[in-house]
Amino acid sequence: MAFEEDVRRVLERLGPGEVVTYGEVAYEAGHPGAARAVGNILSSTEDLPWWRVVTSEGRLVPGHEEQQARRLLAEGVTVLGHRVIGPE
DNA sequence: TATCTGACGATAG
DNA sequence: CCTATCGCCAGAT
Repeated sequence: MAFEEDVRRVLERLGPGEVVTYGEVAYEAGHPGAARAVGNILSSTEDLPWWRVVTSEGRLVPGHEEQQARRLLAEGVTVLGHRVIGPE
């Protein structure tokens, strides 16, 4: 399964505090438009920094807001109302 | 090959 | 801000 390998490669190069969207991961992994499939991978793997991935609007992962917020805050990311505040 | 599913994304109301 | 739709992708059935 090359897809998962590509996604894993992209996520492994992220550092603490770096947040990306599902769409960006898909694109950078060489699978533009496969944002949804990225979510499937993150939901079925245990060893990936899933908390550094948010929706296109900066919303935290549905159903994991609390845990994700804790992890992100611990890395210095600003989280407000289950939403990540980026440079833009 | 046909369908269904889901931690998505954009748009409309 | 929320729900409803529709389009999209990779996997599982």
